[in-house]
Amino acid sequence: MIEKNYQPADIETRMSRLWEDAGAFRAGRPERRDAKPFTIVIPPPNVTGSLHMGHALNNTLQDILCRFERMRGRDVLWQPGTDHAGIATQMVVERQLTERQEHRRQIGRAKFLERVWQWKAESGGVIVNQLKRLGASCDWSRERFTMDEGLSRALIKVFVALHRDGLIYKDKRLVNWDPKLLTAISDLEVQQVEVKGSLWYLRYPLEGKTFNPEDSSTFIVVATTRPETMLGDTAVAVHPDDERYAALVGKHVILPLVGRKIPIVADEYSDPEKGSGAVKVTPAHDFNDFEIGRRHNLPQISVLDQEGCLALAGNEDYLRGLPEGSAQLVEEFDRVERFAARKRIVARLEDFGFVERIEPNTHAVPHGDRSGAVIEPYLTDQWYVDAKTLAQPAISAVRSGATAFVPKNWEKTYFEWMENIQPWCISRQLWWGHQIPAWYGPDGKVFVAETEEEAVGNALGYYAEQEVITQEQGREMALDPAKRADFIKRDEDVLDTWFSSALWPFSTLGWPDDDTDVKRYYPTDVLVTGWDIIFFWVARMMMMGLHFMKEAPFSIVYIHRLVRDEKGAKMSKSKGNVIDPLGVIDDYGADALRFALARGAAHSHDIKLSSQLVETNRNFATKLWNACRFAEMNGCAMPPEFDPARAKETLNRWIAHETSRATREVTEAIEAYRFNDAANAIYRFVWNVYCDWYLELAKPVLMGEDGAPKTETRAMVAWARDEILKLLHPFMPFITEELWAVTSKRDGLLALAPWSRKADPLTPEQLALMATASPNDALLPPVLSALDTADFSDSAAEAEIGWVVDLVTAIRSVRAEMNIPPATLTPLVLAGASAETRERAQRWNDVIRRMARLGDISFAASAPEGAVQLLVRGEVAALPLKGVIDLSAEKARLDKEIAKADADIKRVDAKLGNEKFVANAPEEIVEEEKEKREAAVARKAKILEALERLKNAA
RNA sequence: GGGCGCGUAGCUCAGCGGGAGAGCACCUCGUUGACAUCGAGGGGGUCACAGGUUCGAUCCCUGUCGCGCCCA
Repeated sequence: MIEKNYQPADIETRMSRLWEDAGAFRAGRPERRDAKPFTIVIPPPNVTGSLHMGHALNNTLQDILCRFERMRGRDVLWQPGTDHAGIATQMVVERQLTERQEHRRQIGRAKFLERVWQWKAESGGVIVNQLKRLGASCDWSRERFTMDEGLSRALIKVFVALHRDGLIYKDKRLVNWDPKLLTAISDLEVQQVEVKGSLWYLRYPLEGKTFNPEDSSTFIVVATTRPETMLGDTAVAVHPDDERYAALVGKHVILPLVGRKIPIVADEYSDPEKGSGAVKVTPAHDFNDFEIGRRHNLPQISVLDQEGCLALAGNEDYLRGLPEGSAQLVEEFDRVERFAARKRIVARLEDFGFVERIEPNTHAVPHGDRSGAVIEPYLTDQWYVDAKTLAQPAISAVRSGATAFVPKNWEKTYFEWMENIQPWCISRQLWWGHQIPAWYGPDGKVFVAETEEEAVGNALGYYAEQEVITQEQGREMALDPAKRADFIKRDEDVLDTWFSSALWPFSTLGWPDDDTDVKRYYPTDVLVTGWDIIFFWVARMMMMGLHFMKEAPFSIVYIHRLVRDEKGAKMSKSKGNVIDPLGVIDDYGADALRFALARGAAHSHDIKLSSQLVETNRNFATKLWNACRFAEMNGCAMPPEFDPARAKETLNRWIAHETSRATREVTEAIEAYRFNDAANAIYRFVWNVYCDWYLELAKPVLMGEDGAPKTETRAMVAWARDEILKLLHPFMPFITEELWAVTSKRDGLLALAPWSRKADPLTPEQLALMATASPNDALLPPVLSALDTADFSDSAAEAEIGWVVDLVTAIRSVRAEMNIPPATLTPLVLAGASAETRERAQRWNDVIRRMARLGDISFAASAPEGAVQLLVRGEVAALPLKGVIDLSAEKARLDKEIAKADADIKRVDAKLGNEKFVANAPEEIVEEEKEKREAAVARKAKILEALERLKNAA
């Protein structure tokens, strides 16, 4: 029995349990051992995360694909899991510590990690449960975490292998340093933010001249946005072609306040159009200056510490070669925070007349995407991946089509980035993450190995050989970690979280320990993600997958757009416009949310979501619910031997025809990743075809006398309903599974039911195809069956029911226009009807009368006088409404119709009159135009007759 | 500065070479045998603008304007 009201919350809870208990989403089900696998790896959400609309969209689309392919008979593996999210998670736990007046450095690394794991155990399951509420059909028994033992082993193996091949190396260069989080971050984690600041024009005195602010020949003016870094300047650069400064190149300036003598160099980086045309060069604190420094062999003087404070005292690089008097400056500015230092240094410079002017200036300032702090280019030792080398196969794979982006234009973005890729900084000065498998000896020599034993063994062997230690000392240290603690130290840093995510498509499958699943499920079929992580994740999975598996990790990358609020603004906590998917699910159900997202998932637009939109889709679910109730109340059930293709009743053949069409549309749209088209096709079919017409037209039969027509119609109502449930299941899994269960006794779950139903026995050709298809071929029986159904068509049924629909629509339309109250039953006269029309009218008498609010239907040679005359499929349907209707209004209506017909004729004539059109256009187009003209002319003639009769009536 | 995308009904968007579409909103009518979370009907658009290609352009090309995003 179907409940009276649709209650999503109740249904969704029960269906989740049903799927769980049945193990419906398990990959490798025994009965599908011979089926072709279909694999998707989930973009692992952060363990710290909770479900937001982006997740909801991303996972809805993946689920549609997985459920679709599962129904098509594939052995689906949707691999779930979560990401340890180094920085984000560490921040969460640190915040908790702060609340308790603690700090990670106080409690130490081991204790801190214990706390993080504890936190993960308590809260890490939140997002997984939220994904389940959305209906995600992942194989939850295979859930993975990027810091699982197996995944960690994969990571170490990868690191060691890449290091051995020289693709991972340590380097001292400028990194993006986050002074708040105290770690390096990669280029991608830096956001450029336009900031209103200033451009300071500073006078740098020329060596050998007495500085005089009034005399421009005694100094050179440099423009800078960061005056505080001037303490670390080691040159001034001008453009080689800049004539203003040509004479000064090779000369020196005396750095104000500091007193250091630094050269003026010619470098093309300086832009003569910008600022003064001369720039100060601070190789240790600016990426461009670093490059200038390299080109001119300049010293690198770092004047900041990790926290972004000036570090001058004891700074050998800084102090080297400075005059006596500079000690005072050290005292004044040492340990001053960078932005305070900026103000104070500018003030000092002004005291001495070194500041020429200050201009307002808007420029891009790098910020950390996690901390929001202004990023400091900072000179440190870090680990890097040689991304340029790894990128080459990843570029080729997309060029060759082995991996394709959908929509295709994202490939351009991918190429742009991959072809200009920079070394990837992978070390992070954090505690939460995979600690780098590198150990250092006392002289800083690095030993990289998969295990500590191996690394220590190598190191001790090396130092013994170098006679740094004796063989005996080596043996002791090898046996006792305490004894070697001061001699060999492990690298404290951890790896970028994205380094482990890059391995996700194969590390989750058991690589390197067990390759059974790798063989079966790798490479995966589709990756579904947002464009914002193409670089972070997709590109890196491509690199790692190709390098280690020798095959691209997926053949399709489907890129979807963002979910925005109803006004198109990005959802953000600070704006307060965040729509919480769980709240929406509570209010309208997961199915409604999923359907709203799927219907909006067009290729080239972000999705604008409002709760009203979700409500609309909940209403659709209710509509379906009630349609199924109607079927039930009318005893609609499908006998097992029922074959829709053998139906006798025209109406039933018509709905079989329409169902086939819908099946084809939905299938093709999903195959093309046009989720919105697929969802809209099924929406329209359910509401505007099945409910609005089929069930309405079937009512008289269902409520009439028992007999063959009624029996067949009951079966067909049930058959089409089942087809709908199947077509809709990938989009609205909960309600369809529930309705599937309560509408009939079923062999199994809808989630595992075949995608379509066999309409006809397979043809010999199809049977032959099946026999020769390899077990791994995508075209397994369910797909062939779907093609069968999709191919069912019946143009005779279409013509007949189409006529009924047109007639009813035309009558309704004119009644509304003429303000005829529904209670008024008007007679209908079919004028000059063909034998076929007469038969149809008799067959559909009840239905037409009910739906069009008619009295009786009769036939006549011509329309009665003063009747409203409608043209339906070339024949006149008349409503004798003399006295009821306004004759002049009716004349106006017909005049309008004539005008329309005339316009059509004129347009077609213009075309057909054009010799070039007739000569150049394809034959069928010309033929079509001729038919259109004939139709319009015929229409016009009929309306003219109608007008004539109207005149007679007047 | 380089790149990508988008300007179609009041709103959100489909369509992307041969007669302008959907959903929502709006207006009118409706206690008609599943559904008022509903039904029926209706109005509303020089498809941003200007050139070009074509027998034919909302659709392809070029340019302009406007909006958004990415990279530097």
